[in-house]
Formats: sequence, C-alpha cells, structure tokens
Amino acid sequence: MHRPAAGRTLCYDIAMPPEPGQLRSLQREPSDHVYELRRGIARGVTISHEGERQVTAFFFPGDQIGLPVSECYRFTAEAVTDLHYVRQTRQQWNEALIRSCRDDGRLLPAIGAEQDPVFQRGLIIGRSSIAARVCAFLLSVYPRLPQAGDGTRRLDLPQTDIASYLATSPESVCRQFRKLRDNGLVAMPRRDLIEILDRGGMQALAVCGRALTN
Amino acid sequence: MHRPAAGRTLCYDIAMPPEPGQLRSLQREPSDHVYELRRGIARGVTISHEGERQVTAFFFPGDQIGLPVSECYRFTAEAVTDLHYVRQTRQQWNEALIRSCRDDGRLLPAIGAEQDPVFQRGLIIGRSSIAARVCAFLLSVYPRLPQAGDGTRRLDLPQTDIASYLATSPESVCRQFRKLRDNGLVAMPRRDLIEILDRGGMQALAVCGRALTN
DNA sequence: CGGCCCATTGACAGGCATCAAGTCCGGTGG
DNA sequence: CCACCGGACTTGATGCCTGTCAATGGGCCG
Repeated sequence: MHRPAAGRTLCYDIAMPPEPGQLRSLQREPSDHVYELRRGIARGVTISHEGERQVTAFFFPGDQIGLPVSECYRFTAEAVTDLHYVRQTRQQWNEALIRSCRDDGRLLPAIGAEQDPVFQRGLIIGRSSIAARVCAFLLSVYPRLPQAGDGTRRLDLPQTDIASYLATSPESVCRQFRKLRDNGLVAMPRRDLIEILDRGGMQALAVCGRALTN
Repeated sequence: MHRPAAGRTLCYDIAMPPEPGQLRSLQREPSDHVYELRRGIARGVTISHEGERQVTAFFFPGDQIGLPVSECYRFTAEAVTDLHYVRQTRQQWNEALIRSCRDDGRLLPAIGAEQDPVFQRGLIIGRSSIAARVCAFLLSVYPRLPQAGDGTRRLDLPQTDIASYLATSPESVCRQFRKLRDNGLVAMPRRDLIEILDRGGMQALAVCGRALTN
C-alpha cells in the first residue's frame, strides 16, 4: 500500500464531501487524481452499458480509489458513510510508480489492491446460493470492519447496498442475516454491529451454501 | 495493447502446449513471464480459498495474460483450444512499462486490459436472470470471435466452461441457447457457429432479462 | 464398432424474486 | 417534549426460475 510521505505538500488531508451521497462521478472520465481513504466506507458503483446499476465494490480505510489503470475510472465512487480521504494527483502517483518499478523491479502493490475488491466480488457472486454469497461476503469484509470495543465490529452498510453487491434482493439479505443469527453463527446486537461466532460454520456455508435449518 | 516490436529477440513465438488442457499453473505463484495470445482461446480459472473452481475470464488473440499486477497471478490459465502465444519475461515487460510511463505519462494500457475481462464478468453475472447473463455474455465476446466466411462466427467454447463463467449450470446454458434460436435472435447452424441476428433484442434481454416465450 | 465426453431434453422440487403489509428508527417541526 | 413522517428493515405469501437428477442423442477417437 502506497502512503504519501508525511509532510509532503502534495497531499491534502481533506474531508469532503462530509455527508454520505455522491462523492464524485468518476466513471468514463479520465482519471487525474488518486484518493486514499482514511476513514469511512465508500462504494464503487458501475453503470453497465445497458444502464443497469450495480454496486461492484466496497472500500475501507487504507484503500486507494481511482488508480489510472485503464485511462478511465471503471466506477463511480460514492460515500456510504462520512468520508475522510487524501488526494494526490496522478502525476505524483506516476512518479512513485516509476520509482517503485525501477528500484524494486516491481509494480506498485497498490495497482492490484484496488482491483482486488472487484475481483473478489466476482468470486463471491459466482456462488449459486444466496447463503454462500452472504457468508463469503461477511468473511471477506469482516477483517476490515472497525472494532467496537467488545467482540463486535461495526458493519455500517445499508442492506440495499449489500444486496446490490451480492446481486440479490434486500429481502434475501435480511432473511439470510436472520438465519445466521438464529443458528448462532453470528451475533448482531444491533443492525450495524456484528460478531462472527462460528467462523468454521461460516466457511462451510460459503462453500456448499446449503440452506440453514429454518 | 502492447505488441513486441517485430524482430526483437526477446520474444519467442512458440506454440505450447499445442493441445487443450492445462497451460500452466499460475495462481499464487510469482509471475515472471507475460504471455500474449496469438491464436486460440484460453480460460482463466480461479480456485477460491474454500476450494471452489470458477472460470473467471476468457482470453482471445491479442490479450495479454500473466501481467504482474499483484505479484501473484490471480488465476490459472488453461487452453480451451490449441494455443499460439508469445512469451516475454517480466523484466522486459517492466522496462516497457517504465518507458511508456515516462514518455506518454500514462500506464501501459495493457495493465487494465487484462483486468477488464474479469471486471466484465462481475457485471455480467450480476444480472439476476440467466437469460440476461447469456445475452450479455454473447454480446461481450461476439466482437472477438473469428469470422467464419459467411455471417457466422466461431464460438469455440464448451458449454461447461460458459456455464462456469456465468455461474450457472450447463443445462441452463443449453436451454437459453435454444430459446435464443427459437426466437430468431441468433442462428447456430452448428454448435460452434453463431450469428447474432437481432442485436437490439439481445441488448434488451441483457437488461431486463425477462423470459423468452417458450 | 464401442467407449467416452459433451450436449440435449424432460421432470421435479426447492430457492429466491416479487409483491405487500407491518415495524422500527432517526429526523423534523410544532 | 411530543407527534409526525419518511426511509430502511422485517416478515409473510406466492409463483416462477433454475438447479438437480436422469435418460437419451451425437460426435470424436481409439
């Protein structure tokens, strides 16, 4: 993960937009900036050529958004919660890339890092059953969720976004959450707090995805 | 698309393995070579952490495989048909990248190009109905299929691979093909020959995905 | 000619999308 | 402080889609 050196004036530590909603339309526009998320959660939204809207990725603190991998952004970044992020111009980013390429003989790890969430989504929604998708999704985001003191972590995502990400309906997401709770695999004292109690059971479900008893 | 200059000795024009099957296990191994496909079709296969096998991409002539985007390959490349490809070491590829970065001020377009198919799959299997997925898939690969003289093009992919790519069953793929034929949207004189007759209808199906009359 | 793999077709049951109604929650304004 | 309101979540009922199983057909190769 590339981090701008402290004290460099190239980087701005700004917090905008403070409120959830549209961050900036990035899709199909030339990318001239790179953003590194510091606090909050953002969603990557893609409008397919036919006009369908899909949430294709979630971004957490530490993720970089808007890398110039394909001349154009592939998605629109939207704020799910309040965001704090660092912006740097693509020119600066390019120089860092060349340095890394020459010194280490390797690409910036960040190049793959932004693509990974999108790649991961493909694997997750490739599962046949909704139960498997929900479990695989929870397992994948769980390490990135901020701790809430006790064992629980904050899952600050609307179910509508989760549903779009998993290519299913909000109702199905809700029902799966309920089944996971009823079967003691997770604890959700509040809607935005979650704790995985039985990781092994979750992983098993993520594979076979057979329905839980209900 | 990056193409090695003709006559450069860095590049080998070899044809191996000549027969379909395992090309080379690339997943989770450091990538030291880049391959450019010249003839044939390859499939990208990913084994998830839980052990599930999924076809996550198809590669056609002109595509590059094995770019060092994330230190490790994300999938295993397998030959679907006989393959001819060009190999170049990652060192050489890196130099080309630095040159491109410095001269044009942009990344090699190829970096995004390899990721695009994977990205596209996410959008395709994000659709709810199988009809929409099949139509979106056909529309996406159609321009890359070699022409067969008359209007038809060669679709040299086993339905089992298509099914895995679309996260569905081979039977459903077969049934969807049949419906498309019966409704006059496509013509398939043979199993490996296809012609899209009604592009507009296909696009409409790719969006709403409502079932065809049957 | 026989065996094998893939494609095809049918029957069936289960999962899930959809619709609809009810509940919970935060925000807003009186 | 409280009533109101809108949005998101929850839960139930229903029907279609599609995954699964099974059997058949067809092409390719030995």
